[in-house]
Amino acid sequence: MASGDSFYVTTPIFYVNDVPHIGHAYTEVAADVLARWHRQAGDDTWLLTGTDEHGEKILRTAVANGVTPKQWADQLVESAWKPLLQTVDIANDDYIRTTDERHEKGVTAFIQQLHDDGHIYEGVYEGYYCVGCEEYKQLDDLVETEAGDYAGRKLCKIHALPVEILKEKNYFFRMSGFQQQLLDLYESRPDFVQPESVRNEIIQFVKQGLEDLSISRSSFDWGIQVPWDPSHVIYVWFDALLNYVTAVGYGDPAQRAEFLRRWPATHIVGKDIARFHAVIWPAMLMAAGLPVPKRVFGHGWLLVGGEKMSKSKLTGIAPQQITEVFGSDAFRYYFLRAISFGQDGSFSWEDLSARYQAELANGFGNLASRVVAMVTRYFTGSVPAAGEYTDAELAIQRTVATAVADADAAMERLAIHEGIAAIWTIVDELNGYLTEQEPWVLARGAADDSAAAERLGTVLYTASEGLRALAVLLSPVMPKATATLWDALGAQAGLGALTAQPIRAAGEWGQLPAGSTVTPLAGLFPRIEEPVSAVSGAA
RNA sequence: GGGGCGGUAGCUCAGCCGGUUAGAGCAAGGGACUCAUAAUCCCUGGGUCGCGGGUUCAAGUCCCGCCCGCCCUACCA
Repeated sequence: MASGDSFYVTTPIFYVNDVPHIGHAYTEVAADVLARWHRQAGDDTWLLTGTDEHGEKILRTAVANGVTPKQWADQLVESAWKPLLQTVDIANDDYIRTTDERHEKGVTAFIQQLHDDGHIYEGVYEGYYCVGCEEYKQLDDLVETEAGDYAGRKLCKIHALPVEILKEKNYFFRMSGFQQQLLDLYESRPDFVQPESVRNEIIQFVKQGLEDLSISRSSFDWGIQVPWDPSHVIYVWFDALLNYVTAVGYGDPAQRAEFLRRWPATHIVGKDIARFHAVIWPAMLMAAGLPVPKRVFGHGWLLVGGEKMSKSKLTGIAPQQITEVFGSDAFRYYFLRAISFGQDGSFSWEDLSARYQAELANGFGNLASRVVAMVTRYFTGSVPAAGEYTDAELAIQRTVATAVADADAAMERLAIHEGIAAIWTIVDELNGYLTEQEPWVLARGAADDSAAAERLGTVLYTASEGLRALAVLLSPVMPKATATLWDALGAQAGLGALTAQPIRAAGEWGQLPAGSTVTPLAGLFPRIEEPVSAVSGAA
């Protein structure tokens, strides 16, 4: 994309009643890396995340805990959700809560407009209702019995009691009318829903036929009121999806310019909720005459032991369990590098530990250590000037330039794993380059051989400049370690802040000034001595 | 039932519109080197590409059938 364009990226707003696990953190990290990449590229970047706080479940748990739903949500936001962002180092520009006044106003304006324009009508919702659960059930949640007192009737799986057929007055959104427009959208913009597998699912789903969507509830009151009928609150999904526009000013005349500047967004979501984002949401926007999202990307799930991670199966893992041992940078790197973004990925402590050791500690971290140590030892900490470049140096320069172009192209396609892999070619090439050039051998002869001395300078400048490029390129992925490296390289003095380095220009050779003062570097990624089994017990 | 995705070296995975002896990383074995976080670099081993048919000069890569796994099939976020 052209530098300076708007890049508005969102995570889902997470249901505040959930307990944050690495799946939530994975989504956050992916969106954050994309945001940091674009921000550093000079694009007009905005990262939004937040929490979804309405609905019957939250009302119930709040009541059960003797507090109001708002108090309940407040407490969870502060104790669980905002801390999650700290844990994995998210640099979000905004945090929206569906209980924010700006959101409620925007939602109210939106639904009123749809109502005024005839997209909403009053209808009757008919469903199976379990008195024990106090909620409507889908057929999947019911079981039919052959024998016994309830033979032939549908029973609630939880209570094993017959469900009733209840009818309720509801307001409906005429979603069925948008079926063809949606199909046209998927057809004309093949990258609207990604990846391909999710797109196929969505298209198939829509082709089966869309029904109108019930968008109000009257059996409880924790939600945003339907403006023309206060006895109803707006269905949570309809409410929640609108966060993406209300956060950037939809519905507030004073924020009109801001809205036009940001929208439309790139939505990063788990594939399980891709349908809400790729079907219901664009239909809502079409009805309101607003542009549909730029993209909806449904990423895969994290599998633990081959199964979807779940709390009930005790495979749920809290992000802190990982960051406490390996740090937030390693968390970010691992999940985005080891898993093809868009596919399901297997998580294991063994794999995490192995990659940390091989790629971060021995690969990148050790490369930084050896270069800094040699500049310190052979040039008393002052980055030497390069002499004449040979083919070996030119090859490194090409590697860096190619890596930048490839990584940027990959990030643009949301292929984050490929982007990181492209950057990593620099780590691998530099380690090989050093082994081949043997600067430690050149150093022995440098005292009485000016050619060797110049050559040593060229080699170490090349390595240092390569590290400079790595710091810039990896800053979105590993903000902390790269900041440490930036300091160690003494790059700040000549180049300014790391996050101010234009990322698409990171491949231009020769940016690190000779004479920059290198300072000793403690290991970027210290070896983890703790045996893997000790931490795996926590899973 | 209908539909989607996947089943490739011990492990995790690449293999785009079919085309030379099927690749990478890790793990394993051997060697080199010592600046570095006992690290780095080089070499090697190892695969009936789920199974069975078919199309083709040529199939992991297209078609059909089958087996296995995960998922979707709307109002739980």
